[in-house]
Amino acid sequence: MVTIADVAAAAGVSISTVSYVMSGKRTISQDTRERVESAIAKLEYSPHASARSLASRSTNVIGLQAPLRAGVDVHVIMEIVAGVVKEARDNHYDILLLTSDDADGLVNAARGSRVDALMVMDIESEDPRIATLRELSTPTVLIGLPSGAGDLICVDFDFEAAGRLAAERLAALGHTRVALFGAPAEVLERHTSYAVRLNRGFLAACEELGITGSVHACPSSADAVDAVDAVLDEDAAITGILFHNEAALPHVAAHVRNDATKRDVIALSPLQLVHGVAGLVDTIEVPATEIGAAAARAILGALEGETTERVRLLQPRFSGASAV
Amino acid sequence: MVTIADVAAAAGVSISTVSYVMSGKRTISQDTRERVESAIAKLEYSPHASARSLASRSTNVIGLQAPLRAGVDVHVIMEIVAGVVKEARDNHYDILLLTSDDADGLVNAARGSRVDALMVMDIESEDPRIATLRELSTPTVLIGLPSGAGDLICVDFDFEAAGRLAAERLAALGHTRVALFGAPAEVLERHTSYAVRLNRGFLAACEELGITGSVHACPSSADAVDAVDAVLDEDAAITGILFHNEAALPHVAAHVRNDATKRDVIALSPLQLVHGVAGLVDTIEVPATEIGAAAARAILGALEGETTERVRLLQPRFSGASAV
DNA sequence: GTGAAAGCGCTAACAC
DNA sequence: GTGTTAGCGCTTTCAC
Repeated sequence: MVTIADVAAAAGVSISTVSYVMSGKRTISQDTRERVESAIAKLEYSPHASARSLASRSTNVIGLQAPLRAGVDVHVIMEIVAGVVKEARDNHYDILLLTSDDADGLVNAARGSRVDALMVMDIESEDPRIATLRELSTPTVLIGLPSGAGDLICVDFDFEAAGRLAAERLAALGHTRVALFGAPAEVLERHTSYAVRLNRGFLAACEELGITGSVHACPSSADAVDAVDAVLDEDAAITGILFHNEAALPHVAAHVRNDATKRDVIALSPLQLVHGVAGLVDTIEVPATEIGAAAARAILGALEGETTERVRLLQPRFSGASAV
Repeated sequence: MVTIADVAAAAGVSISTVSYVMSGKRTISQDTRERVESAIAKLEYSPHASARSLASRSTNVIGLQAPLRAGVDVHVIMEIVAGVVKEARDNHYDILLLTSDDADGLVNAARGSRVDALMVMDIESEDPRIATLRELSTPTVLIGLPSGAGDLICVDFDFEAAGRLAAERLAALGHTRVALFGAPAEVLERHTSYAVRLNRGFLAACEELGITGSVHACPSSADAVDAVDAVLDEDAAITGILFHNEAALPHVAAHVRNDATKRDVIALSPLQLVHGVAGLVDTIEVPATEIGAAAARAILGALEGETTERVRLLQPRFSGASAV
């Protein structure tokens, strides 16, 4: 293993000089800098991460608690994580995947100085982790928007606005009886933040618009077809649909295409997943990668001591992607 | 921040005693142990991870390079990662998500002592990372089976055997013209390990069985329907199908169900994803979680100095899940 | 513009 | 069964 002492010896300088060349916290003569840098390159030196964080009291690692729970759409999760990872990498931060779903995992990572900051996904409206996080002093960003977040930073897509937007569009298309098919039952039962907000926005807008709206859980499998049919059979007056379940969409879309009745379906989904899906009036994009990137930027900003907005919600818009 | 010295003072012992209580590497009197443990609990002490790894020369972190590349099925990836994470957590290891797709990311993590071991996914048959990994001296496990792995540990599902198994089943069902619809074109073009092996097993078995087999790329979107139709239109004699594209399956299955022609379709997929999908003769399970867990066990074993088998391939079998 | 040296919080000899 | 202490490889004062 090559250490800073090896580099210093090879360059004929002291170890502190090597350190300062790397950090740029001191002015170094052109000559010295070049000798040190070529020694680093020649020896393939890479500083020992633990030694560095012990001395500098910072790890350049962000702890990420990503959901491996039932019901959440893995594709969306992965896109968000990809956004986080890319933004973190570009700023020389690594991501530590926390291997526990509860508050303990977060506390341990923070207490053991494993991470500089925490990022928590799959937030519920009344999330039990929040109380713990608030008294942790470790900078934290939630991807979601729970109640009682205190001054924890929150970043997410504005699902409430998306619900309103969809309702308005359906109303404008002339529908007076509309339905939202959304997350599977287990996600709703947990009061997952995004589902709660989507429902709220959709129903509130329906009421304001004077149309009848309803929300329904939707399984994330082929069973979705039967679930949707059951609802539509019972209330055939439903002609406008907002569909927010990425995994179920392919099943249902293929079904709808073969359906005689003429209904308007709006999808709420990352664009990539609706590609080629037939029978949609339009799509509201869930900008998953951008959510992750925004969350990462927020936490990096906080680590730099920036005081930014505490809540950042990405605004919805129609993509115009009305397939086939 | 509470340190080991605080605990030692509170318990009235030396810091080494505290350390030994935690590691169990020394016999401690019942009395002392209790005093130390209650001091730890009372102070909510958690050892500084970097200090520990600097002194112990091990991080208890496994670096994971997971693919964020085009074409790979995120659902399968996530399940594998979940398997890795669970197994790692149960053995007190954390997972560092490497934020770069290339060999450099691996080298940096290893050189900087950020990780004790590396796990690499999305392996290509002739993977450019392998040469680098082989001379790295950091224990490494590949999820895949490339050529020239040297003594790098390889863990994966036996896709070649799965291809054979499916061909045999289709032949037994009386089909003489069979097709494999598999990964999207970009995955095949990279010569991704699993796709190459699946194709090889399928075609080899067909030849041995004296039936005609062909393999076809399949887009992972709704476009899959058209792609499949194009092939079947051109060669209507194809009556047996092996389908290995989780994202496309819902689209195609719904389509097949409405298809007049009677074809037998075998799916190769995690069981969860075929739930409720109609029209399948049978399913060969891709045990994604188990792949991840096996990979984790392999790397943990290697870190303990165990000498296990260098290649471990999980064997395929039919699940009997012939839906609807 | 550069060096020397005191820690950072822990582990693991080495003592008794 | 327990304590003392020399590092682990860095960052960052302090000194010149």
